[in-house]
Amino acid sequence: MANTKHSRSAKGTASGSTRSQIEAAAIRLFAEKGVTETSIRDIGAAVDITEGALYRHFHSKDQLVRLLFERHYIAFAERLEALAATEHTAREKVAAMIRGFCAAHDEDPRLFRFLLFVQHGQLGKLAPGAPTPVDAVRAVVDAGIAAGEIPRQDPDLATALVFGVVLQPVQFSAYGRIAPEMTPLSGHLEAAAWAALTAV
Amino acid sequence: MANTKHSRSAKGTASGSTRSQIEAAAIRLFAEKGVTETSIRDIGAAVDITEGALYRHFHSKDQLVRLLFERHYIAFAERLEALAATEHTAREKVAAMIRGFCAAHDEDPRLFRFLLFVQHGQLGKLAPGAPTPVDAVRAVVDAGIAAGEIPRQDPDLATALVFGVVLQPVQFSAYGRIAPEMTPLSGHLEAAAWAALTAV
Amino acid sequence: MANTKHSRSAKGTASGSTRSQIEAAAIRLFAEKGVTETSIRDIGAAVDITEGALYRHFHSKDQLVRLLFERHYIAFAERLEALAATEHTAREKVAAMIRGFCAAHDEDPRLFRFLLFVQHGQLGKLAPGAPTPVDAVRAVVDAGIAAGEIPRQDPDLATALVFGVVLQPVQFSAYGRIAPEMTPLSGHLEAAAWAALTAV
Amino acid sequence: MANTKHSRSAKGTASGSTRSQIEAAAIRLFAEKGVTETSIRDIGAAVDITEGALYRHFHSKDQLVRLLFERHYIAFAERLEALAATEHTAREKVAAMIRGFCAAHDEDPRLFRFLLFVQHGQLGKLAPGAPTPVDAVRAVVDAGIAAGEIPRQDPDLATALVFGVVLQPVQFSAYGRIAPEMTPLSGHLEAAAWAALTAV
DNA sequence: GATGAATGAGAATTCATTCAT
DNA sequence: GATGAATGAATTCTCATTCAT
Repeated sequence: MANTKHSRSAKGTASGSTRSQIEAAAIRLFAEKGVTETSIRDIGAAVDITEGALYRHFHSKDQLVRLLFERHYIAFAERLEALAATEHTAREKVAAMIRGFCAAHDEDPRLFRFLLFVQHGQLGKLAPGAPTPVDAVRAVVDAGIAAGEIPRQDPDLATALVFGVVLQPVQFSAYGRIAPEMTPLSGHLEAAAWAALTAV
Repeated sequence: MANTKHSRSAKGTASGSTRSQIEAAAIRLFAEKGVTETSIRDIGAAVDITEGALYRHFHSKDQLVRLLFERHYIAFAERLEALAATEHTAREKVAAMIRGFCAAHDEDPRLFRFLLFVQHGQLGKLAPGAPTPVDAVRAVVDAGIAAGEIPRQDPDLATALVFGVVLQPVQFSAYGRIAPEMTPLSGHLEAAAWAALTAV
Repeated sequence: MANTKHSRSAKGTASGSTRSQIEAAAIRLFAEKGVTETSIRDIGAAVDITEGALYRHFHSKDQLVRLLFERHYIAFAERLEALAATEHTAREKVAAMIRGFCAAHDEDPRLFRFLLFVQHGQLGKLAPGAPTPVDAVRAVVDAGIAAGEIPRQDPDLATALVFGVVLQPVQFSAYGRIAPEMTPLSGHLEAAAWAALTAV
Repeated sequence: MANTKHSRSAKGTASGSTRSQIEAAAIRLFAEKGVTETSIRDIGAAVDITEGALYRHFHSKDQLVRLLFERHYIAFAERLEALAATEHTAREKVAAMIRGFCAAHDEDPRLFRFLLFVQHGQLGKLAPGAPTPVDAVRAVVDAGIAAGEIPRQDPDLATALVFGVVLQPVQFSAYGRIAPEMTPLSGHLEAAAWAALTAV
């Protein structure tokens, strides 16, 4: 009953099921090295199981990537939608979403970067109707323009501006050019995003 | 009349030296699929030569990547510096640089994406003193803050805002969410960037 | 009855673990063709596994070579030392070692040739303090000179003479110029070696 | 008409025809690294010509190896025969040949090692009647036994003893274990070889 | 659930050789 | 005679995946 051959507690923090350990390790490695650069073996090693054992939990590497991406991407989209629903003006909705971006980043920077930067070619594979963070922001922009709170402009471009204002600082923080936490910047980013949106 | 062994005209556009064809194909493929996802064989096939022949022109895949990145990255940085030098106020300098970003993108969108999105891994390998686009923008921001034209703020974060405003629309255009050309948007982006910079 | 995918009995003698079969095949091929001339694929084919499977057992070709060389080279050196320790006079020690050379050769001529002829390139990679056959013989020569049993001379040259007397016949046997077994010659070689050592 | 692009004087000592430079470089590289480990390109680089140009002088790498080996191997055999012919007793003949080995080594150690150590698999390809150094020594041994100067024994083994006494010190010198020159040792080696031959 | 050996398809790279210029 | 680009096969090594135990 004691530890067999490979103690599990060496690397993994022994927390959670093997499956969730695998998912956490995969996200971390995907974010750090990229999907292609991470091998099934790398993931197994991080959780102290062999490659073969991984296939007990996932059909393929591709399925693992898709699964992780979809689940968290959609969850993040819904989180943004919920945050926007809390507020009433476009300005407040945008601000709430930006705070949501910052919070999500600070809670799990690796997951955040996996979802928003890592080239996984999974975007095109999302179910057609699934909500995305881009949709969430765009819906707020659309409504804001319709309500006259935001000047008339290409809503997709406006959405890009909001994303740019929030995502580029994340990149800079990943490269160590600015501090690692986004939340302290959220006030500044809210103002910058709103200014960009209304600068036409 | 048919293709003979050495005819190069099948796929390659028969334009330029083999070497420059290789470089163009490599940039295109790197931008489209990523560096790791592009094999030497892929590049060779795009130029209609065998893998081995590539090594007549480049010592290794790594050298090819580094070469392409460094050459164009530094050239782009210098181009931005030169554009900024044309103007006198911070606002005009920022505007000129944004126009430069848009023009560079429209001239060769694949190269632009290779430099700005795909190859972050190469950033650390640049010669220490080499100028970068980030430096170019930051220098303008620094001067603008010193001159009181831009409100006092973290210059790195300010630089990130400018990059975000211009880079995220490029991402959206690559995904087909907005029109492929950046230049028509440059006026809008100039205004948005300046608004973001002065929103504190 | 026919070969199934995983049957190992076709070429390999089905004896021992895959790992030891690989080692045996590698030594045989290295001795017959040389290390560079033996490909990983050759070794795999001799054991009826694919190239990739070899890497489950060895990290690299280089590691395989080094491993085989070190293990057996040091073991042979220790064997010679032990044989010398059995005897009391220099003459008897030399004779015992030469018998050891002959016995080792006859037990596994391929291993013997791999160690003594093929892998000189590995000599420099041995751990600094590791015992070698050369050291073993030289120690006996040193002691013999010190004890006055062997005439004063360059001990390294004297060591070379012993090696030459025993190794060159091995070469000749490999080329079919003399009989394949060394043991029947050991008496003759003992006398010749001692004569060479004392001929100054 | 002056030096074009690649000056020839950089590495090659500009001595002799291109062809003889190639041969010298090939022998050197073969002796230093081995035949398989030396590429056509290596040889070309050593003489400052391109790979293609080499094929103007030799049909193939194999032919180059064969050519170099045969020519010098036979020449060395004839040299040994001539030396033996100078003397009248077996003892003097053996001594003269050993002096010949030492002289040949010291004149061109690389050539010597290429002929006598490097794995080139060329021995079997020699024309059947061609004289070899082994034949030269064996002939002297045969005659010596017939004349009663050397005790009755296997002449091939006796030949091996002579080779061993002279070749092993060359190996040791190549590894830096003894001084690089053989000629100073020839007296010692003569005595050792004769002692080994007559030790039965 | 997990192990560990194995497969088979690439990947990057090297190399002998050829050939148009 | 020489260049330099090209071929095509071979080499070492990696990797996603499978499967008997």
